[in-house]
Amino acid sequence: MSDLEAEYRLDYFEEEGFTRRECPSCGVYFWTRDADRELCGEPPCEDYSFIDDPGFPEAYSLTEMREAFLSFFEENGHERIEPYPVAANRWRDDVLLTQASIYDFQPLVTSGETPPPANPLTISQPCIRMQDIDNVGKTGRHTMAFEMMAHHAFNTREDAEADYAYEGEVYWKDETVAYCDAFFESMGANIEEITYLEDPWVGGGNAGPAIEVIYKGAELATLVFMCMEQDPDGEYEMKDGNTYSFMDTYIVDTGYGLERWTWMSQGTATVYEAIYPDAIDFLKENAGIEHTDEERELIHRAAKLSGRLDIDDVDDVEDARGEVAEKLGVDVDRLRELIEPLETIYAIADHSRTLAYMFGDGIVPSNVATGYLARMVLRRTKRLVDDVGVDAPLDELVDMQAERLGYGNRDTIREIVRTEERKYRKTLERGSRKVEQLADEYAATDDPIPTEELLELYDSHGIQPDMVAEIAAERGAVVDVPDDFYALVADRHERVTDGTDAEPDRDERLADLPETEKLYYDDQGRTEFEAVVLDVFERDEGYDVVLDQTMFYPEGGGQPADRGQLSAGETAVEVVDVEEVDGVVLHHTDADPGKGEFVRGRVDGGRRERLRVHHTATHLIGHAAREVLGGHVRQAGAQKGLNSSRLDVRHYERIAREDVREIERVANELVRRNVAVTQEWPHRHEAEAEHGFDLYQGGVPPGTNVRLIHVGDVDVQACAGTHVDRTGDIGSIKLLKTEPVQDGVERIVFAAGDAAIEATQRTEDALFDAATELDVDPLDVPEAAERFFEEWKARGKEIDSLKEQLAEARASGGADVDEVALGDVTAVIQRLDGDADELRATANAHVDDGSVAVVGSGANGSASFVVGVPADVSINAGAVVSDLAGRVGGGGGGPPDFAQGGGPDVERLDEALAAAPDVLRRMLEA
RNA sequence: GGGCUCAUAGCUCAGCGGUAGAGUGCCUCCCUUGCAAGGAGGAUGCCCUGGGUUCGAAUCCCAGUGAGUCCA
Repeated sequence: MSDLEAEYRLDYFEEEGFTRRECPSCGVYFWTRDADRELCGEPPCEDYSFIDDPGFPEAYSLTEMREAFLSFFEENGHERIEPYPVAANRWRDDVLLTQASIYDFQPLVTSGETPPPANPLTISQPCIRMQDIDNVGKTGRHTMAFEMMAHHAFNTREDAEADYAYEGEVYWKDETVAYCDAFFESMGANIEEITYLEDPWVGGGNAGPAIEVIYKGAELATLVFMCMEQDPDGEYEMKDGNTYSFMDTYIVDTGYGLERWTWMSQGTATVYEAIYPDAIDFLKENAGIEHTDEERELIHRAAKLSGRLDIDDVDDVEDARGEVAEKLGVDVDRLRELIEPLETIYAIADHSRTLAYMFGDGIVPSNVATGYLARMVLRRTKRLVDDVGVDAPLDELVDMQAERLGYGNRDTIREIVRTEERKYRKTLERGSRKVEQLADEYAATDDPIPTEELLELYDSHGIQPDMVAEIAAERGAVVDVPDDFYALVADRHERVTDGTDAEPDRDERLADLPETEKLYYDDQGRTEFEAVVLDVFERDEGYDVVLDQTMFYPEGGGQPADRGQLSAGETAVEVVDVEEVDGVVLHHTDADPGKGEFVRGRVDGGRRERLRVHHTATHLIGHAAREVLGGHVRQAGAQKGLNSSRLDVRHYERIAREDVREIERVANELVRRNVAVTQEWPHRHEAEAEHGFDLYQGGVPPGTNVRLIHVGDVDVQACAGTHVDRTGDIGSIKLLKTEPVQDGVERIVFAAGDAAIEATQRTEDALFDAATELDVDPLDVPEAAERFFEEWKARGKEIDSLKEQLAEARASGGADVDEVALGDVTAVIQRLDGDADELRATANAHVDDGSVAVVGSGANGSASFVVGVPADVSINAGAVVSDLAGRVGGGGGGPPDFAQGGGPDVERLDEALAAAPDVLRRMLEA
């Protein structure tokens, strides 16, 4: 196996007089201008040396630093690119959040399928890394939200065989390192102090040599040279244990942490004080945190020390605090008391910024994907705010950050935060009640609350174990939270196994066929065309026919495939399905039209028309929903049909009835305006620059050009479906219902065109039928229904009370009553064929008179008994019923004073009743 | 996308095969007239919907609907 040492021997290092050394402390190889340097410079080998002694002559704010970086690279031939959303799952499905600038260009650009927006380019990309969430605020340097400043260059090997969307080399390693040096110099840094550490990079199936750039103890940049891909036969084994080989594209991927650079320029004790001083001042004041000069001095010295410690997980933080206290010569508890509130405030500032990024980018809280992450961050922030006693509402804290970041949808962001906060409060209230109950239960028994209960509370009700412990303590119950609590939670989910669906094999047969020419985009209303059969493949059922050109629309974008016929001369074959594979359209037919034949195709026009109408209507409803509900509304899925279609949209609460009406109104308004629906195929970068990422409601398509569908000047989307020419062709749109698909996603079901009329007729038919049944005017149905329902309930009550009266009347001497003396008491044996309520009421009436009651009924096709026993009589009613019911082939039971039972043999009911006196006597004697 | 939990009086919940309950709120009366007052009486339920098991289902099983929650 080769290693990558040679990859780091740059001409630039040679020319600039660098030397390569091995750090005696950690063993890493690094390059430096300072021939006397021993150590690599990175903690823990060396400490931070910029705290209270900034690394650059001038102090920069975040904004100033971002501008300094971007304009430096702009001046050096890079094009400045606007940042991408933080929700990376909007253009890729392998990750949820943008964690680095290179994420913007994966996978389509890095693979060479799609050209980069500029080459070379520079960008400052907002990123969110949830991995560090527990450290935020505590270490002085971790943030969950950050901006990665970067410059990228996309290169293709000269000898590459395949075609790529970019060609040749822009620049590679030497220039990248030279730029880095030059940028440091432009900031006024002493470049003698910089060290370049060899640190190969691996990630996401790619790998390459990489360099960490260390200045005054801080890692300020990482220069990654992505040039290898995972390959079982590769000759390089990387640190993940896999082997890699070089690929045709090679990409400069750099990352300069905006926050780190800003911090370096200011030399404050923690990064937080450098990047959002205003938010921290506000929070401190709001939480009422004040310090004496002596305390301030102590905190500053502690922060300096803890910033230098190597702490990468929370367990270490407590150890580190002890260490710091010792060095400062203060009591660790005093230190904790001083520092913890500050740590909380730092975390709140960072989390608020994270939330502003998330909601600003249109993420809606939910129980899945990015929405779930947003919910977790919000809840955590809420807890921190409550812990430290900040009484500013959460939506205001997030809004402060949103304002600073310049988002235009601040009102929606606030509304989302408020809604989500309200939901969380309800969860907490629900949880508290549950825990209080549980705590009381276990406080009485002196047993600790079992771990199983804790797991249940957390897993099913979202209640953190520390909250359980807190409430339990107030109520005098004991809780032991196991150290491996969260591992136990994970175990509960362990059983879940899913078979990973295998990638379907690529169809080799299609490799030599040309892409099918798609006529359906030329005239979306045409249904007839002529074509040549290029090839026919047999399949399990029927055939796949490939034509040189087609009018048939294949399944895609939630639009079902066209149907129709292909005819050659006298013979015609039915097209039952159509799909597209690698640009080749396969017509699934019931018979073989013959390879090489000249065919006439006819698309089922009625079907096509309905699909076109529904597809354009989908765009209108998406637009109307955005207008009515807010700009965050985004498509989460769609399916067109012939009779109705559905559009799933992201929204943070149930869609109110009045909003449904308003969406319907706005959509139909557009229909009435009869605006033109047009298509165009611009270069994707032009399209993105003009319309932004909201173009891709249904996913990001590959390729250099994208097809855009414009509805007048109100809506534009990248879309491959077939549409009507003018909105008026839709006729009308009827929203049928909305339903929640999952938290944060609402499904809007609607019908358009003829289907809208039909749907309305169906609803009307139902109403008219109901009206006929109630014998009222259709418009009076709700009122009549309510009246009937009320009346029905009143009658139920009246019947109950009449049954009581009837029972009393019967008990006081009706027919079919046998009285039997049982020693001191009388037993009443009675048959009355009524329902269970009547039997019970009658039995009760007898018992009230002081008699034992045995009441039987043969109504409703089965025999049933009720036995009642006055309190002072020692007969077990349950046992009596059990005996009697056995005689009719059934069973029964109940408490000793009142029991019920029965069986299927009605004809033996009288026989059983006749035996009742004997049974009672036996019971009395027993 | 998967797992789990829940659905009973206006509200909060108990009941978990055998006559639907408590607290609170509501109505009436009494006692007091001060600050979630005390006493007596009363009304209020398609026990989420549909199917199944059973002599009998609020209760057990299945499906649906709605709410909540954890994980990727």
